[in-house]
Amino acid sequence: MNAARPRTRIQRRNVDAIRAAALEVFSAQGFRGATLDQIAEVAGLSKPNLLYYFPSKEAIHLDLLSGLLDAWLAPLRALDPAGEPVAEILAYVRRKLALSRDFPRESRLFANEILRGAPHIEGVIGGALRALVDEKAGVIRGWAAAGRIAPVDPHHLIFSIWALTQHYADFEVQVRLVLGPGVDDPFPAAERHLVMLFRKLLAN
Amino acid sequence: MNAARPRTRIQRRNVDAIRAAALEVFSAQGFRGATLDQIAEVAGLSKPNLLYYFPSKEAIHLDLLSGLLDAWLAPLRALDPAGEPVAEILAYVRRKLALSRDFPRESRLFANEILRGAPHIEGVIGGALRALVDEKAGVIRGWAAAGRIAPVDPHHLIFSIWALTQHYADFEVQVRLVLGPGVDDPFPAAERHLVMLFRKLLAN
DNA sequence: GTCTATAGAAGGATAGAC
DNA sequence: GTCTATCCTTCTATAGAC
Repeated sequence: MNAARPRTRIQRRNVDAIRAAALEVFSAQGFRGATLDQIAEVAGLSKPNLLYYFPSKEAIHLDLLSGLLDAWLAPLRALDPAGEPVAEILAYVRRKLALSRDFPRESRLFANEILRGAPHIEGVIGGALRALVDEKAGVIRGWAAAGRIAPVDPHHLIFSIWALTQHYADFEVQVRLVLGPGVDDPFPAAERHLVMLFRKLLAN
Repeated sequence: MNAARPRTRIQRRNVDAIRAAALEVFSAQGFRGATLDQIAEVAGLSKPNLLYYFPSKEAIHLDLLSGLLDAWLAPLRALDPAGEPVAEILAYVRRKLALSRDFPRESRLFANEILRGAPHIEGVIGGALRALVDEKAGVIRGWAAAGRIAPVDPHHLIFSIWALTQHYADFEVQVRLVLGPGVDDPFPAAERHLVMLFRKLLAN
C-alpha cells in the first residue's frame, strides 16, 4: 500500500484519518512518547490496519513532517522584494502568528523535532530553509542599506519573528496558565504587541 | 535511600552524576524518549545502581525540574522596581540570554515539559510563576503609566523576552544550521540584536 | 553499595483467518 | 481491507548474591 497515492475513497479517508490522529499524538507526546495504539485509537482503526497504510511508525512521522514543510515556509517565501519593506515584514509576522493560532499542533510537531536535534529534517534545515532565509535576508539587508528600514541583522530579525510567533503555539499551555482563566484568547493582544514591537524596531 | 539528602561523599558524587546524566538525556530525548540505560551509561553506573539512588525514572525527572525552577525564575525575580526601567528590563534580557547560552540543556528540559502540556509543573506555572509574573507586570505597568517607558502590554513583553532568549537554546540546532558553519557563536550578534530591539520598544 | 539475572509490562510489527 | 492473535524487542523495576 502506497500511503502517498491512495486510490480509493476509503483509502484516502483512512490515510487522512491516520495523518490527523498522528499529528494530534506526535505533537503532544513527541516521537518516542507517541504509541501506535494511541494513534490507532484516535484514528478509529486497529493497529494492524494502521500498519497496512503506513509501513512503520517512523514512516507516518516522516510523512507528516515532509507534508508540512512547504506550508511552513510559505509565509517567508511570500515576502515580496518589490513591496513596501515595513508592510511586507509586518505581513509576514501576521501570517506566521496566524499559523501559530490556526495550526498549533503543526508548530509543536516541528518544535519537538528541532528540540531532538532535527534528526529527520536536518537536511532541509541546512539546505532549502537556509537558502530561503539567506535569500530573504539579502532582501532585508538591501532595504536597510537603502535606508528604507532601520539597520538590523536580517538573520536575527527572522529568528525573532519565528521565536515570537511560535512561542504562542509551542508554549501555549504556559501562556494560558500565566495569563489565567480571565483571558480566553491571547492572540489579539499578542498581535497588537508584536506589530508594535516590529514597527518600532524597523522604524527609521 | 533519600536522593535529596545524601549522607556520604560517594552518595553525593553518584547522585550528582545521575542528575547530570539525566539532564543530558532528558533534555535531548524528552521524558519518554530517555531510557534508564542511557542515563546509567552516561552516569557511569549500572541501571540497578541508579535505581538505588532514585526510586523511579519519574523521580529523577521531577528532581531535576523542581531543582531547576528556582534558578530559572531568579532573573525575573531580580527585576528591581526601584531601578531605572529600561536598564532593569535590558539587564533581565541579558541575564535570560546568558541562561540560554550557559544552560541550554536546562532550557530544553523545560521546553520539552511545556510542549507536553507541563504535566509535572502545571501547579508551579499557574501558581508561583503566575504570581511572580503578575507582580513584575505590575511594576512594568507602573513604569509605563508614569511615562518612564513606552506603553506596552507587560505580560506580552515578558513573553517576548522568554521567547526571544529561549529560542537560542531550544532551537539552537536550527539557528546553527541556518546561519551555516561560518558562524561558530551566534550569541554576541543575538545579544546586540535583542538589546536594540527592546531599547526601541521601550523608548518613549 | 553494586552487581547479574530476570520478572513483568508495553510497544512495534507480522501472520494468517475472514 | 480489516481483524485477532502473537512474536519479539525494549524498557522499567525488582530479587538476591556478593
